[in-house]
Amino acid sequence: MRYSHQRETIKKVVYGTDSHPTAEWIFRKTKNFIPKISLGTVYRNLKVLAEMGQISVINDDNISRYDWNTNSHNHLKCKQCDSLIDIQLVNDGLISNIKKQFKFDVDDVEITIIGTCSKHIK
Amino acid sequence: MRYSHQRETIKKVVYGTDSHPTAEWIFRKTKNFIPKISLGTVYRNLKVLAEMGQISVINDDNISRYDWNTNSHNHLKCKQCDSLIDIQLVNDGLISNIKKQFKFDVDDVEITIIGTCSKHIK
DNA sequence: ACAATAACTAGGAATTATTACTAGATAATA
DNA sequence: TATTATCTAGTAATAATTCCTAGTTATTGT
Repeated sequence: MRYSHQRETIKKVVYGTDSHPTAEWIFRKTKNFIPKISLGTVYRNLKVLAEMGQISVINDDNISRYDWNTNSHNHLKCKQCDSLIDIQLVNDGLISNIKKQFKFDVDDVEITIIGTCSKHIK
Repeated sequence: MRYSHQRETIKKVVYGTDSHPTAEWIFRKTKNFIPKISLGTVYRNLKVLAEMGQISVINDDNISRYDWNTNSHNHLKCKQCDSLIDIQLVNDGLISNIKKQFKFDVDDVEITIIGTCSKHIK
């Protein structure tokens, strides 16, 4: 893996937001630093960054969003504004229970709470 | 909403499997009954069936899969064979906790356990 | 039973998100 | 500084899904 200015810039952009941005958003932001960067480069580097475990990928309504937070965590998803908010739920025992109950080797537990965030509760 | 043979057949196909099929799979199956059905018709009707609450949509790795089970439930997802298995986890108190802790109105809790199913544990 | 009509379909074009390809550019190395 | 393997920009290709339209069909009132 060779150093690349493009990749480092993309990484900084992802690390600079909590908004769980899309590839398109990251592309536009990165253009501010590297005007001639191409969308393909953004996609390719997001993929390698994810493979290296430096960012994580969230699957939201059939489009990929990216997150600097690679620790296992959960999300609140607001239906009104489409925002994703990081939360940390404790699921003590869940993993070992599932292993026993279903003979299923757990790698990760994805929990997304769908609803309405405080900004949009009337 | 008018009766349509196509929609009823699509619905029966979805209700006839536990495999959480894709639109493409449903299209191929439905063709056995209505050879001239078009993929657009399948997509359109899956969407209206979901809007009517008669099926649910699962977002899996950026493609939509469909489920006759509209009750809130959870999934085990096997990395090896891509299968989704229905499970029912109890999350007592989780919803009310989240409401208090984050001022967030919860509609649904999506939990997917990623890992390896019994068939593929060596 | 029949006509009127609003909703539905097939087929294909369009759109969106993403990946693949390739000639030229660039970081690493000796 | 020459070599070379990896990377990029630009563009073409692909995949999933939605949109569009002329023709078809279920429904309703007569």
